[in-house]
Amino acid sequence: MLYLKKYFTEGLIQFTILLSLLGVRVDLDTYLSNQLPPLREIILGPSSAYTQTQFHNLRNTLDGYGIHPKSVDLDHFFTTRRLLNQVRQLDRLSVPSPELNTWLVHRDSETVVSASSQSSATITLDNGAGLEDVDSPDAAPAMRGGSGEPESTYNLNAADSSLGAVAPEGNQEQGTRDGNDDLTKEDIDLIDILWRQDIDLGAGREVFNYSNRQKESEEEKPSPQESKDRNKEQESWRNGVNVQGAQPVDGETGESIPEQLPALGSQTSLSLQECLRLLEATFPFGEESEFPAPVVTPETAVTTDEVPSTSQAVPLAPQPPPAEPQLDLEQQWQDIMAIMELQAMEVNITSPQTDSGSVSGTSEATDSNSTGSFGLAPRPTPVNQDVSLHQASLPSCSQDFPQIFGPQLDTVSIPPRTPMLRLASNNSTNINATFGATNLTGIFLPQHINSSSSNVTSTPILPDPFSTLLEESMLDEISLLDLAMEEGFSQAQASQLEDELDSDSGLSLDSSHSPASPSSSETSCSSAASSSSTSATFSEEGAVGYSTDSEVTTVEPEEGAVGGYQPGYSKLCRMSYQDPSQFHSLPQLDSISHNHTYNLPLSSAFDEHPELPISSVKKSVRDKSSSKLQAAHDLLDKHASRDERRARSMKIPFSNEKIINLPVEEFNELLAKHHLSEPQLALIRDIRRRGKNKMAAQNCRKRKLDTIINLEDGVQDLRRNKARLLKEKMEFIRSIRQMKQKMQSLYQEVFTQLRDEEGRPYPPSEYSLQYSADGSVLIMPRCMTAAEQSRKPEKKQKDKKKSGSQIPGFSSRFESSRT
DNA sequence: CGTGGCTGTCATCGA
DNA sequence: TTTCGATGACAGCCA
Repeated sequence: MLYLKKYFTEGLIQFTILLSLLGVRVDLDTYLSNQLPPLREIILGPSSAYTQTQFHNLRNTLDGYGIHPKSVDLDHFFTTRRLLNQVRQLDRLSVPSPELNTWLVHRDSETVVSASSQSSATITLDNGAGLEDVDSPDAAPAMRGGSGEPESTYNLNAADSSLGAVAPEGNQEQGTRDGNDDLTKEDIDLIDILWRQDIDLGAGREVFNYSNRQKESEEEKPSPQESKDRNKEQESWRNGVNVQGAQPVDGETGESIPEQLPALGSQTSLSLQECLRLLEATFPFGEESEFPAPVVTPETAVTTDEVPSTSQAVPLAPQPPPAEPQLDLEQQWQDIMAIMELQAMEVNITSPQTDSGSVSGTSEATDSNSTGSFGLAPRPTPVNQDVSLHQASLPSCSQDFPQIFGPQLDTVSIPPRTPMLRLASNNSTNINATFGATNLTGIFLPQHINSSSSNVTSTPILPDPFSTLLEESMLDEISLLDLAMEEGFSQAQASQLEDELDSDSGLSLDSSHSPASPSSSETSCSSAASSSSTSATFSEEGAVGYSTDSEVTTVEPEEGAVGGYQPGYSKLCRMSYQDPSQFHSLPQLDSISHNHTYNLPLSSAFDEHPELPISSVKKSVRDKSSSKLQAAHDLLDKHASRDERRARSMKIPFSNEKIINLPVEEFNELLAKHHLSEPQLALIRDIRRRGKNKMAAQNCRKRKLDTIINLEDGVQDLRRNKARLLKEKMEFIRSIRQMKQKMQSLYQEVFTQLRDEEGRPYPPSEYSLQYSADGSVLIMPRCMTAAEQSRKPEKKQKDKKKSGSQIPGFSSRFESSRT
């Protein structure tokens, strides 16, 4: 058994890695391409794509209604197909759990209302996520019908998105199960229409392959109009068939949920071998983990739900006493909270600041206390849309989502500051949500419980078959994974969050930046601007400074200086590259905000030598400020630099500019030419030294400023990068969570459909699916699992801790069941 | 009148 | 050794 466990664990790790890889790709898309597509995919995309594909598949398989919608064969067929699709979908990143959808459907009456109302925020998430797909707005109304707000979409979308992969399957499921009863001709017609639309769009049959389809949908987005229409149709279809639950009450599918369980139980659809095969196919790595049965969740939700949904209550066959589930949920929730504590700590820290985040967090806590199921719900967040959590969670989801996604979008388009903050909040919320979901036993445990309840149909209190594995493999590994991820997160993200928070507070670099950054940027800009203005003035000054005298001397020097001067000028230009005129000509440079005023003194030199290319530009500048210059000159005369005055007093025959800017050789020649006294020579040397040093000082200061600005920019870039990476991380986590959910559901489903020789279902409490070393799947009695567990006391304890002794967590539950 | 920013200047270091 | 640039430190000016 240990070996088996190890095997599973490794498999899980591989699976996780695979998911991560997949997720990475998606993120890249998101960020590289508009950022929207990926998110959209995650949230809405998959579902739509799946749905279509499903339709096509359905149609193809049905081949013109070859099978009667209500025929048992059809049901079986759909089930099988669905499972296969699910297995196939495993490769895909976005794999929302389909079953969840079904459950959601049930909640319609209750959940829908709350969801729609609450979900408005949630919807925002979708849209906010920047996933403002054409779908979302349409979908929302279509789905909810009630809340016209695009935001409201989330519930459905969330379900879809989260269940994205599921959606199609879910549809199928419904088609198969409910479809038997509910798949009316209308639906089929609708499907047909959709299918034709696809064809019209140029999609071949092959396109209808799920994978192909999905890709296509992702890559080539149909014209908004078409997509909208299609989406609408799909949505409507979903509402009718799949999501009936979403809609308050779908006349057709109203009962879908309840039916499901019975259907599963009744149908012997898949033989044990088939199931095993499916499982194997699904998890080739052989890793197996327990998958709490998410499907059952609705019941718990129902029990917890304040408003009893008739549809819910009715449909579920053997429901465990409501009280128990609640307790379990509460405990589980608490446990989850405890487990997540570390993770949450990091994230939560930030959450408080975030509006919704804080709210959600608090609400969660309170919720958990007051209502177990509700407590769970909040955590689940977007992905968790899982059934059980749904109703309760919807509100929370709505809250969380908006923040998460809306902000992200904002970040994209919004200026760094606000966006950043938002991101932080988002991230925090996301993290919470994500981790909550991920770590969350919330996902597993609740579902598990729910599943148990639902499974109860066959077996009252279900210790999950894989509870052991779940606990150890899934839970552990997942949690570990999450923890690991969070570690990264904790460091990077936490720091980010802190930073962001700080930024909010204005303490962080950014803060310095934000408060100061504007200033810095402004300074830069101003410097640039000022440089221009300054340049004008400065040039005057510069000219004045060194040429005021030169006004007199200027003319003289010009003649002699020209020859040697140019090189000097060019040299200076090269070195200082501070010609303001150039900057004027290059507006983009302004943005760079380099202060090039420092060398302005050179400008005076240029004035002397119009032939220089720059001189022309200068001239223009000068013309503009000619009057100014004139005044400036006057002032300059008055305020002529000390050196100039000294030079004048000493009757130095050439301008200070020459003295300063001439190359050494020419300068020496110049000195040689004129027979100057020692004091004059000394003064000239001092003037040259000071002048050079002055320019050097200017350059130095300019460099300092540039360096500071660059550093600030770098910090900003890094921050943006960090935010992006965090966002990506969140996406990955979400994807992983979805995959987990899917795995759970698959496991649950397979197990549910297993029958012994006598056609009786295997009670999950007594049996669990185990993977053997050779890759085969076995149904193991619980006791064996327990024995195996006993071998790993440490893990067990750990699990216990996580799940909570009281909570009907896997381990605890199993133990109880065993005992 | 105090303060902060800008500028010029000096001293120094290193190439 | 000289030259030159860079830079820290200081002081003056100005808004």
